[in-house]
Amino acid sequence: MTPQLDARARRSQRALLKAGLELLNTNPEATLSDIAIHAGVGRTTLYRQYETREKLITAIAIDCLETIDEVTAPIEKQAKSALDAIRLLFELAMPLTQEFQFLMNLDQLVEDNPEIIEINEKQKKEMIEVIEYGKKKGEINKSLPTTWVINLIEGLFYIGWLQQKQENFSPQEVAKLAFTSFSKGVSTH
Amino acid sequence: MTPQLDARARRSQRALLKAGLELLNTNPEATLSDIAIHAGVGRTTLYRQYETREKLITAIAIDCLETIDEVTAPIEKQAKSALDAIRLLFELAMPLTQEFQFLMNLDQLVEDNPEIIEINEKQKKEMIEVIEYGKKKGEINKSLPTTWVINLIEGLFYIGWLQQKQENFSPQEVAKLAFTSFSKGVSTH
DNA sequence: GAGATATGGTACAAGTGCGTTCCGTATTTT
DNA sequence: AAAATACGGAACGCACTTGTACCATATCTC
Repeated sequence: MTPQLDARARRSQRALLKAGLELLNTNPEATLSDIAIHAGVGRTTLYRQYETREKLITAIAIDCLETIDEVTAPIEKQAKSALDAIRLLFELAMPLTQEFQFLMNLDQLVEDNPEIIEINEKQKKEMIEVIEYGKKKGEINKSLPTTWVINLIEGLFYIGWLQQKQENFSPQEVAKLAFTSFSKGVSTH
Repeated sequence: MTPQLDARARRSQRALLKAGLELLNTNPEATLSDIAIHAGVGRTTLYRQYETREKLITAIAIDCLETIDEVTAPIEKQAKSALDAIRLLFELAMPLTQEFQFLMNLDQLVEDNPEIIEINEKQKKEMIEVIEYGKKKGEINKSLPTTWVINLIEGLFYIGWLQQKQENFSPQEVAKLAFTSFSKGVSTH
């Protein structure tokens, strides 16, 4: 598929994707120069690998989506129910706060990109299936719109990121809290 | 207190604050020129009212905080319990999605500002009191960290904004969903 | 209505980021 | 070891944004 890349070029790409993810998350106006320095490569090398700022950002976004895909792949086989799948999702993907944050702010960094939209919608469809399966099985409240439940899940990753950043909670602790809040809310029962 | 402002200057300021809120939300890199045009005033007028980009952004943030304060003021008197206060908070403040979004992304627009931090912490302290009162009264699950509950509330405003934007839900519908999810979660009970 | 003041427009200076080109050097590939 | 290729660095042109200065005009205050 992808024509074998020179080892140096591969290293540069990895370093640039990582540096871009980190820097653009903390400062969306980070310069390509900043990113190159942070990646430990020359500015011209950045331009050789990614022709424009936009292409770099798109590449980072796609890399994030792939990472999330890889990490969540085992869910399908392991999950014993719809709720269990969501519990596993929180548990496995909560460490990927950087990736979620980047995707969350993506529309402020670059115009919509068809490739990214496609991958996003594929992931969303999988979520819809899980939620509606859960509704059918009586696990999830049918009076809640499926779109709301999906946004709730996405939002709980944002909340989890806040909690990790502000209070130094571990991804595991946060995943537990997120699943509790998701399934049972905060009331005493 | 504030020395009476010329009627024209007042109009300009209002228009600039509103335009800045709208534009910077959709594009954090919006130009001062863009904002002036969108506000229907000259660029020089913007600079007369707000010396620098940073001061404009700070002024917008403070205006947002004041708006939220005004809208949520009645809660203290009306609320019959801690959970009821949070229900009212969602109901009254959910229409203020623009203001919340702006404050959420504020740290990406400008360095931390002492005045804003002060107001923010005051509002947070009030929230903490409500949550801990709710815990004491047995309304809220004591095993959940108060910081988590507060982040959950903030996050539900973000989720509510997503739902309004993506699915054209009304603030009222969203407020109901947010409170249900907050208090009871999504499980069938 | 007269004076004060805010406004819009233009022009200007300084700074910054983007993207390109060129060249000598270092590292892979074969 | 030789050929291929990716690298870093420096320099350049370009476009754009910020912030300032000036001036004639419109609007407000009293």
